[in-house]
Amino acid sequence: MSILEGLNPEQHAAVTHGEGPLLILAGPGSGKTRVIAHRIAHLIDEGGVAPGRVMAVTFTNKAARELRDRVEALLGSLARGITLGTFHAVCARILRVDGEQIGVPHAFVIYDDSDQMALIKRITAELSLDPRQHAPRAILSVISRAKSELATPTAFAEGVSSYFEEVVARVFSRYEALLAENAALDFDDILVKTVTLLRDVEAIRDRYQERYEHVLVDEFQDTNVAQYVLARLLAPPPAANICVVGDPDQSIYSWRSADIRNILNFERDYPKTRVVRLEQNYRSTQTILDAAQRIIAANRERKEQSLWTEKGRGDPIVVYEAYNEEEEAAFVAGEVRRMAREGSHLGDVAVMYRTNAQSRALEERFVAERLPYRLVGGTRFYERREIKDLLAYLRLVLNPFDSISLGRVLNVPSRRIGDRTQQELSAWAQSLGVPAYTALQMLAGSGEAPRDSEAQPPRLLSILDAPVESPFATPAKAALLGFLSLLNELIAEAPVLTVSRLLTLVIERTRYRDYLTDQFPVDGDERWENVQELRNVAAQFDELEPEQALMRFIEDVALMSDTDEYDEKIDAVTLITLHAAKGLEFPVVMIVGMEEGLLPHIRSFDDPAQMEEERRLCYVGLTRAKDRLYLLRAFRRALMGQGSHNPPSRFLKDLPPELVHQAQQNVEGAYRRPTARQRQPAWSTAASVASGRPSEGSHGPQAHPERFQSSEGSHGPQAHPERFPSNQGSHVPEGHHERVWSDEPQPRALAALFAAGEHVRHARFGEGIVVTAAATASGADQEVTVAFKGEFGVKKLLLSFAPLERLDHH
DNA sequence: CGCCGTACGGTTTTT
DNA sequence: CCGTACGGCG
Repeated sequence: MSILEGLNPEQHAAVTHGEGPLLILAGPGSGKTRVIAHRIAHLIDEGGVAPGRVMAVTFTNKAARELRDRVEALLGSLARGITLGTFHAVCARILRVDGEQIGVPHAFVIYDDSDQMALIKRITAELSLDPRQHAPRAILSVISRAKSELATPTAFAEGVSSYFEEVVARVFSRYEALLAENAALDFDDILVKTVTLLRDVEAIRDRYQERYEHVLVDEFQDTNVAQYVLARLLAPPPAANICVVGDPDQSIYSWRSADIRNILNFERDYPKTRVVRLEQNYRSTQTILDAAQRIIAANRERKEQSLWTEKGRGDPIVVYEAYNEEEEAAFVAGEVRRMAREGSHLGDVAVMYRTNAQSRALEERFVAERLPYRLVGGTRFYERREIKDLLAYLRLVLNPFDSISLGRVLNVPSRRIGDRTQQELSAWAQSLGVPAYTALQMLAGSGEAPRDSEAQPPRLLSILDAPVESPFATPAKAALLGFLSLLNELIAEAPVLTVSRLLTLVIERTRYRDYLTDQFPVDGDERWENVQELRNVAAQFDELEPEQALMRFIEDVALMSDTDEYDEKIDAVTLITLHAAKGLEFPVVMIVGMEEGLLPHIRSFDDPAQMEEERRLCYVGLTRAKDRLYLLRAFRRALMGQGSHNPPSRFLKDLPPELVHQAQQNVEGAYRRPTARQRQPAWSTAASVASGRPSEGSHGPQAHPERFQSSEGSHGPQAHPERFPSNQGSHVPEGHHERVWSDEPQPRALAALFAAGEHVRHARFGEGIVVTAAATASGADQEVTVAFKGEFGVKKLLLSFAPLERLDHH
């Protein structure tokens, strides 16, 4: 097959552009992955470029696999020589080879989000910061952004402009020191250290610049500063062969420090850039495209882009207003069933949502109906407790200085090393200025050191031989030494074991299976299955030499989200967040939760830039659909246990009516009332006459005939008494009857609105003054910021939650 | 001092 | 609803 066959003129230009910088502005569904693949193939096949001299960087591992598959289809095994992967994967590989030149430990471990949080929490405790005032999550986010912009703690400290940033600067500096002590890199480090390496070590920079004749970057709108600097180091301006592909309208990762300015700066940094626009859409119907463009057109910060298709109008967009999230899920399931009956595959359908929590209602319905589904994201395999525990043991074998992993498994399974002893250990280690592992060795004294010189555990200092005063009581000391000798045994055995054998050894020595059965009587078996699955994954590395294998296994696990990993062969409906759906396409897309507060998310309300990003996110969702698009919203929705009512999304209002079909309830999706176990509204006693449990098949459209005459506002608590029969037949545990549930915002919230300047009293926080008071999206509640006297300071409170009363003020 | 139960507070998106 | 914080018990 010819590489240039079947390309349209725009695509042809992008594929055949030879030397020099190239910017491809690729609209959704414009065949951009195909263009990149063909461009690579063309360079190699026609331009005589050696595969080893091409680097292609993608955003996800999945995209990397897809690209490799496409290139392989064009070039065969030649494609194997190409350097192809995510920025993080490519950089990690570079650091393993050359990182030691700038002091990166060869056996570094990678800290993920939860490891970072653990580190930050340890530091805030060390500095005795109040987590209420200085939320670890907020601190980490500032640090991460600073790092992605290549700031050092010193540089950051010089630029602080608030007390909070001052605090962050102190944490930042300690954070970096601890990462170094633990021989760990966080996600940002993987990029930052590679930048440092290429920037500071000329010989290495020259080597990589020479090696990579062509650099390609996909999803360029979502790169951060470090990534762009890295790309420039590999392909220096003004004339290098760099090809970046992106779409500013699909930039949805600014919260992860993606910097949309990169795409704007590109033409400035590479003045000879050739710009190619791919505007023909091969994916969606004209109707879907029109709707998407109408939504994105409302953004002010954007360049005009006009998409077109030859695909024809297709079906109208189906808009459906469900009563609540359960009925929303029921409608989804009903439509899926109907389509399946009409010959569609379940795999053709994706259900998309803004937040992971929204998958719950869908899953429950799918399980109840025995509809196969595939949940992308959610609690990821590698985030499961049992998996993290065992990986922590393996990480310790590779790098015992990793004190986060050490802290994780020091008492798992229980060795009777409690909080007190653990705190004592880290304080003691800190006072000695050594990692926890070294402190343990010192505790053991020189007699503990293994005889086998080849398998000697790493040592930092020669102080080990000196006698030490430790703060531990005898039982605590014995327990700690027990752990140390276990760890040293694992370290000693590791060099001659495959990864899967090592894992087995860990499981045996820790009696991990017994631990699971004892501690998790309900789901212990399921957890054990996960452990076995982990062993299967580990076995894939058994061919390699042991140290390499262990390193690669742990690294792959850290850099691979299993969003990338799902099995596409099973015919199942895909449940996925809008973010994770980027780059994918489906014949049928159903977006649920088209509501103010959800999409756009409430956190974007006070920032126009963030609001524009929500709009782009919505645009990304719409443009995933090839043939049919459903937009759903629920009239009521339980969010975090509280009932709430969200108005329809502003994005729905942007849709031209002629593109939309307002759906009525489908028969299959007929709403079944909540089961007795579910929450019971406050007025249920008044409605307890309602019929009992719906028998199978008794459901139907008649269940609530009067709904939705008007979509807004008129529904009081009594509007649907029949759908909330009493919890007849259910068992309400003693003591629970006092609890009043309501699906409505509390009336008292409406009765007691506050205004700025008023004096108030909170049951716990005492007296204070209202700083700001703003209605929430629903209008039925208020978010009040109060400055309290005394140690509590400024707090944001939701009126419907907070026991807040007005004080008379003179 | 460690473990287990209950209360409480926070709540987006992920390489 | 879920994970963390705290308090009582062994």
